[in-house]
Amino acid sequence: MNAVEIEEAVSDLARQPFDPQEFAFSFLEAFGNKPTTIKRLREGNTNKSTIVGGVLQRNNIHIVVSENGKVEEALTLLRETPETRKSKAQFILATDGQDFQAENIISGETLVCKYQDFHEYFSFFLELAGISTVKQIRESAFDIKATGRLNKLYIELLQHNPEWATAERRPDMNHFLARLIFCFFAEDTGIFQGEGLFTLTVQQMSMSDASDTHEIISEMFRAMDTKLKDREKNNIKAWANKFPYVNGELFSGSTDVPKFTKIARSYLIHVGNLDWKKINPDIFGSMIQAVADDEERGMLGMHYTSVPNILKVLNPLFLDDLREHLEQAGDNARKLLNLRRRMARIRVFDPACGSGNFLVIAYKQIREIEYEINKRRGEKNLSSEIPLTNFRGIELRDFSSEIARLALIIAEYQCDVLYRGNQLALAEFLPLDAENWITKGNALRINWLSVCPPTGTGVKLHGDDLFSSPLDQAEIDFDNEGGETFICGNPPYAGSSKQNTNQKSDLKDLFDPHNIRFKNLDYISGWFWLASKFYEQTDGAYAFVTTNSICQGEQVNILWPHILSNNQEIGFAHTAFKWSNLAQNNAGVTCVIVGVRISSSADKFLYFEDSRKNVRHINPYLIDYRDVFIPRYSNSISNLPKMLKGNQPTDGGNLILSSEEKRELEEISPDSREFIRPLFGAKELIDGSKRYCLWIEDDKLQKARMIPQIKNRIKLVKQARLKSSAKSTQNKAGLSHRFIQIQGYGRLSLVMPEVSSEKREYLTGELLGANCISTNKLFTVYDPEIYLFSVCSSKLHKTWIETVCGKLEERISYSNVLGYNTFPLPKLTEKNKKDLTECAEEILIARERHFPATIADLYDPKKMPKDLKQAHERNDEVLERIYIGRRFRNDTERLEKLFELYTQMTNHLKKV
DNA sequence: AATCCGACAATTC
DNA sequence: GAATTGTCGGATT
Repeated sequence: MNAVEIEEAVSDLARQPFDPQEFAFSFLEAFGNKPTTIKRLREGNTNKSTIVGGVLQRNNIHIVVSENGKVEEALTLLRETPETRKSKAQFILATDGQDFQAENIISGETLVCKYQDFHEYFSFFLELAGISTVKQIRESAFDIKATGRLNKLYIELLQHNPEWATAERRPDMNHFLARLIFCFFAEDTGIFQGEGLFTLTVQQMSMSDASDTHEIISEMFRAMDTKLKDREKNNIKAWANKFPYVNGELFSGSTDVPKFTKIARSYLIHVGNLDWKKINPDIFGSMIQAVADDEERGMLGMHYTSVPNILKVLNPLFLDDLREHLEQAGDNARKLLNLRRRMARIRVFDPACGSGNFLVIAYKQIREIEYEINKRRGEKNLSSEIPLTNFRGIELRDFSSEIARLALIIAEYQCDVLYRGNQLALAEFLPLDAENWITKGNALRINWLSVCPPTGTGVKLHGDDLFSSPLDQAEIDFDNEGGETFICGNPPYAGSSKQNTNQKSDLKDLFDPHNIRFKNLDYISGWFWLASKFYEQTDGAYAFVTTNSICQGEQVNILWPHILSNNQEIGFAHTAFKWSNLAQNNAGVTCVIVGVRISSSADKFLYFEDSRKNVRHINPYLIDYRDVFIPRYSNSISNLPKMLKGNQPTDGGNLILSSEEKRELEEISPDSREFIRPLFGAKELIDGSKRYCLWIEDDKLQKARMIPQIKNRIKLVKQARLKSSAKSTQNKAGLSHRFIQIQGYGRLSLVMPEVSSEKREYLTGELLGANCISTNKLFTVYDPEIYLFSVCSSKLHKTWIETVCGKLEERISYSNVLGYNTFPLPKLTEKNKKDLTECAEEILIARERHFPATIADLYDPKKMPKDLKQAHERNDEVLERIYIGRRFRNDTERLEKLFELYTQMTNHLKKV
């Protein structure tokens, strides 16, 4: 269950009459416990409570229903009962149906309320449902509630107004919902005269069968679009006249409203009765996005950026600098004024703004700084000089773009209340500014200068002007104002093979004219490209949260030379962190944050999880070293023997046999032995698991097909290949008795796993004997000299691979062309080779000594055996002496030497 | 003809 | 259920 579902279940429970017998079980059920779990508790099997009528669920909660008026005592009893502690209950809860008290034993927080109100505090208990309540989700209890209610309303309305669900009319539906949210907010904050005016009017004026609800609402909308002086002329009904003139495009256009059902009407009243003052524009938009987005429904804002992550972008991008200036200004009125003027001209532009998180947070942070300035200048009541129109965005999805605008409006109002008081906030709020700087459209198809022109005087684009040509240089007055523009955001990621045709063509149109090999780039690189272009024209800097893959492997050499050649540099970067937000199913991706600016001598910072380092330079691999771009090499620059990829089956699993399947097949048909070989991928290598494959030479095909089981498997391979979306695979359907790609086999081979854990101290290569087949999960050197094993097992090699190759999240991803072929190794003497061979043998012997321990066992960083560790140390020592005559002090030193050597060696190559 | 990558995916603890 | 850690094969060069 997600938070919205839990909220609904808890609210349902609270509405029902109190049942002392059932309460504890119903409560647990509302928090997502399965019926079987409840049943076992009810039967007492898992109920650890020793209190009469108590229910104690291990690791979770101890609940008791007390006698009337004895709640306080009951809670004390719960707290003091030894079982509570023994069963590690996190919560205790007591109620008599009147009063309700609970305590989070771990944090010490307590909850005391009336029974009928406890559903308001459902977020207090969210950990019961396995939802880790970071402080934020507690604070967004309202947003969760509102999202759930609005979702119900939205679905009900769409169901009964199917024409509103069509692609054509969805925007109207979304606009309608945005208007509703505005009204709910306005009626609870005094923007409308009279508490709950909107909801109350619906309730009182429309018939309870809902037949005219849409007309009533429509009339109110019409009023809000009509200036007071024009109302009589336009026959605004008297009861609607109580609504102020709002407009600001929010109420202009069609006042059409979908027809309501009785249920929809009651949903609307229900939502309206929530206390919308509590809306949190930071997060609300992201949650509410799920309401209208079919794809995101159920995911609940899987891809919205959490506030801490937004600040990781905004702080180093420009907020830290503003705060520093504030610090320096002290109480100097002049300096403070200058800072305020500067801030009033700062534009924040998010070209993938979703529901506006980055913009809202940026706005609120700037307002906070402005307030401090005004306080120091003794101008507390001064109205803000930060124009909302300086916060601009582009968003593809219609609903999100509506919400982004609304979120900004709400944020502005809330800031005014916070810093200037209710009265002043109200006095200046309406009518809304008619300008809307959230553009709906495809950011990769819009000229960013037209959304965010350097002068602030440019024209706004509407959705239908998307494919505009670049603005004429003459239209842009560069000397004007000199305000800065900061671009930020979390644009969409899509790996090269995961992009749809539209996304592909977006990139094609951007990159093809510049001969950039866009087909291997992640979709997000379009944003980096356009942002870099943007700053050819204007001052400022940009930073995005991005998948780490654009700072790794081959993408570095495709994308970054073009960005950094623009007299631009990476000003700050945040190294890899796992994506996470409050959604229950977090997207599986590892992110980095990269900030790019016009080259300058200002400080550069590399941020790590909980520290930052002032560095000389940040290169696109996000390390402190000068820019190096490593391309693919088809041969080793150090003249090492050719390393090939293993054999790729693409067989739908039909050429591969488990131990079990192998045994069965051999039992049924002993002749099949001839065609079965051990198969090695990374897993088999590392975990020591066993797999086998059918390996049938072309000239043995006839014989193999005599065995019915094999014949059948070959048929299944063919079927699987024909089903593939790749032409090349379909074409090989005829050769279904063998792997789709055959690189080599049957000799002694050195193999390196393609993907392996980053936790091990060394890469775990291995020597495989004859007859073994390696899959495409292993890279292979056939008939290697043994010293090569020493090289590939060294710390130097691991450091290089981990730096220049791609990654799967944080996993190390080996590559022959990017890593092995580019690995710089000094020319080895015969003596060197002999020494290294001895080291290699020592490692192999050490592994052997611990038979049958697997590689995974042996290289577990906590359990690595001493002798194996020593063998590796020795190996590193011998190899590193060849490089610099001593051991390297650390990985930084290793990398510097490797990069230096790489540069030398490849320069030499070019000369040849 | 050969390889990089995955807003991952399957398995384990 | 979250922690761990590498499959599989498409798309591209």
